[in-house]
Amino acid sequence: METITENQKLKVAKKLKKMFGHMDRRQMEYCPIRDVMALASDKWSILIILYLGYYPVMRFNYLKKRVYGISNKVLSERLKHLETDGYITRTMYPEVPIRVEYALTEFGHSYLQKLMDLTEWVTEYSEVIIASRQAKSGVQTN
Amino acid sequence: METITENQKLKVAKKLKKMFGHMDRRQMEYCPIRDVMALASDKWSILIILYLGYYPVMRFNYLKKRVYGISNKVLSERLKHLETDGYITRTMYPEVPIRVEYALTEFGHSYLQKLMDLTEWVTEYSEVIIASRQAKSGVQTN
DNA sequence: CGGCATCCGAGTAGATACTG
DNA sequence: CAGTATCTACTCGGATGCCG
Repeated sequence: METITENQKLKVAKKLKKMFGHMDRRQMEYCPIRDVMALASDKWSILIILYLGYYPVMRFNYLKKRVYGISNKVLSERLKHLETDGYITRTMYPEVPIRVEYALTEFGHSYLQKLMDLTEWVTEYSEVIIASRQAKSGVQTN
Repeated sequence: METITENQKLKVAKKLKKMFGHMDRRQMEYCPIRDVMALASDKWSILIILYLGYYPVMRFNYLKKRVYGISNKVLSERLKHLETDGYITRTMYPEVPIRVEYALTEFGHSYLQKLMDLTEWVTEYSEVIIASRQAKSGVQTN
């Protein structure tokens, strides 16, 4: 758990400045990261993507079994979103019992890697979070 | 936009395997990344953290002005959550017009860096997403 | 098998008014 | 100034049933 130098902080601030102009106005209203994160970082999408990273192709009911607790509706919604945004492909085989397979696109794999980075970071720091929560030990609405 | 080799994909799958055991059962039900992302990756929290990365300390109404469109209630909620989980500190100065200052913790800065990484990735790929959306050009509920 | 349509309940966001 | 209280509105998730 390395500490962060003032220098690094300044670097980040500089990057932010570059990214969002002078950041004052409501330019931040459209924020690409917000856009993307909001769409692919909900709890179900993350699991779906992680699973597809492990099992290269998965069918609807497979996913449903694995992604424990998800409903048909939500699974179908998420898959559609993820497909729309290019994270996954959907291949339909018009056989008699129809078969549909989902798989990550290159883009999806790329996202998965970022997700893995985050996962590692989270794993490293999760005790910090847990500890912090317990320290405040208030009623955690979440 | 470098492509991803089969090797890299395998590496990711291996990491996943390590992370989640054999991944079959419902062990995935508790997923640290999911836990953290869900709490700190909503649209408001992201903005708050980005702003605090740029302005080292901010007061409530400053934040409210900057984080365009957020309501008192939600801002207060988010700040409380972020504080509970250790992303930010809250310092109160019991002066006559009371003053409260928010700032990132070391942990918060660390998260911000990850967020920046993601931002860069998103920026790099955002055209891909937009293009993909338009290609499907269906009614985008989101 | 792989969904979509429908309905319902719970939680969340937003606006406004008010307080220490 | 920095929130809390309250109320409403709306979205979202879950369950069920149906269809190609």
